Amino acid sequence: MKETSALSDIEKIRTEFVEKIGMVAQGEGLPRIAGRVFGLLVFDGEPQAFGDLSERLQVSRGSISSSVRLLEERGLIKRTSKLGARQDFFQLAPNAWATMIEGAKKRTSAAHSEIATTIDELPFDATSIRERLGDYANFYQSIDDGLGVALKSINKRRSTDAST
Amino acid sequence: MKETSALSDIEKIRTEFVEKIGMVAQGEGLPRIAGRVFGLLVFDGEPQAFGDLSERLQVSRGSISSSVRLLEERGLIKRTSKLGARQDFFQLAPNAWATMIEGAKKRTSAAHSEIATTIDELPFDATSIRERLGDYANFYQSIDDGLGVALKSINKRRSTDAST
DNA sequence: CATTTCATTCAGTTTTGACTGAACGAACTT
DNA sequence: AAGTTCGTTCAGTCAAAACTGAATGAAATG
Repeated sequence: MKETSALSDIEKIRTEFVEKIGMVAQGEGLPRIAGRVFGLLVFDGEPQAFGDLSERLQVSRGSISSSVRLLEERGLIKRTSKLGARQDFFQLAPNAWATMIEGAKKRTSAAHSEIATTIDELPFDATSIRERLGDYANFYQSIDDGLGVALKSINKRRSTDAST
Repeated sequence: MKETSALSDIEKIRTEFVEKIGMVAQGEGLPRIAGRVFGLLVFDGEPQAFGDLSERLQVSRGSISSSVRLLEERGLIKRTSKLGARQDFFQLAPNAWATMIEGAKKRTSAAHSEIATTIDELPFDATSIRERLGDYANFYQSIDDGLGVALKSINKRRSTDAST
C-alpha cells in the first residue's frame, strides 16, 4: 500500500508532523528525539530500519538506540526483523494507544495511593487535614476513572476495527 | 480548627507528604519546589506567609517567589492578605482540582488539533496515512473525553460539598 | 526623611538531562 | 580467520532548567 501523491508534498508534511510530535512528546516529559521517532513510525506505517531512523532524523545511532529502548520499554513500539536483513526494524506496537493510557493510569493511581498512605498515617482527630488530603485523593481517583473511560473507548474502537 | 495530636508525629507526616508531592510534581513536569509548596498548602489548610514557606521548606525567597508565581498562574493557589500583616499569604485556590484537570484537558485538545491539522493537509489519496493519524487523533480525543468525565465528577463532589 | 520589611528580579552557580561519537562485542559474510 | 555490519554502552560535551543570594524598589513604620 504505497501512497501515490506528489512526493515532496508528503515529505514536507511528514517532516512537520515529526517535529510537532517531537514537541508534544517533550511537553509530556519524553526526550524530543524519542517523540520524533514515534511520530515517524506513526506516519510511515511500515517497519523502519534502525539505520534509516538515524539517517532520516539526522541524529546519532546512540540516540536512536536509547530512544527506541525507551519507547520499547513503554510498549509503544515494537522491534521486528526482516528476512535476510541484519538491521533491526521498528514499527508502532499493536496496541500502542491503549498502552499509553494504561501507563498514564498507572501513574495517577500511584499518586493516589501515595496520598492514601499518608491519610492512613494521620491520627484520628486530624479531621480537617484528612478532609483536604481526601479531596486530593479524590482528584486523582477521578482522573483515574476518567482514564478508565478513555481506555474503554479506545478498546471499543479497536474491536470495531475491521481493517488490513 | 486546630488539630490536637502529638505534634511531632504530624510534623513528620507532613514533611514526608510534602516530599512525596514534590516528587509527584516533578514527575508531572513541575519544579520540585513548586510541588513542595503546593503540598504544604494542601496539608496546612490555613494561609501560609511567604516568609514561612521559605523558612519551612528551607529554600531561598527567590525560589518561593517563582514557585508561587507558577502555581498562581496555573490557578492552583491563591495569594491573600491578612489584616495588619505585610507579608503575602498563600492558600489552595478555591477550585484547584477542577482547574488542574482543565489544564490537562487543554493540553490534550491542543495535541489533538495539531494532529487534525496535519490530517487536513494530507492529499486525498493518502488513505493509509490518514488512517494512522486518525487513530492518533482518536487517542487524544478519548483522553480529552475521559478528562471531561473526570471534570464532571470533581464538580459534582464540589456542589455536594456542604462544609465550612 | 530614615529605617524596616516585603516581594521581585537578575546575574551567576549548580544540577540535570539530552546528545554525541568512539569503543566494544556479537553476529554475519567471504 | 579477517573483515563488515550491527546495536549498545559509556565518557564527555553541551544546553536548559532549577536554585541561590545580592540588589532593587515598593510600601509601610517610626
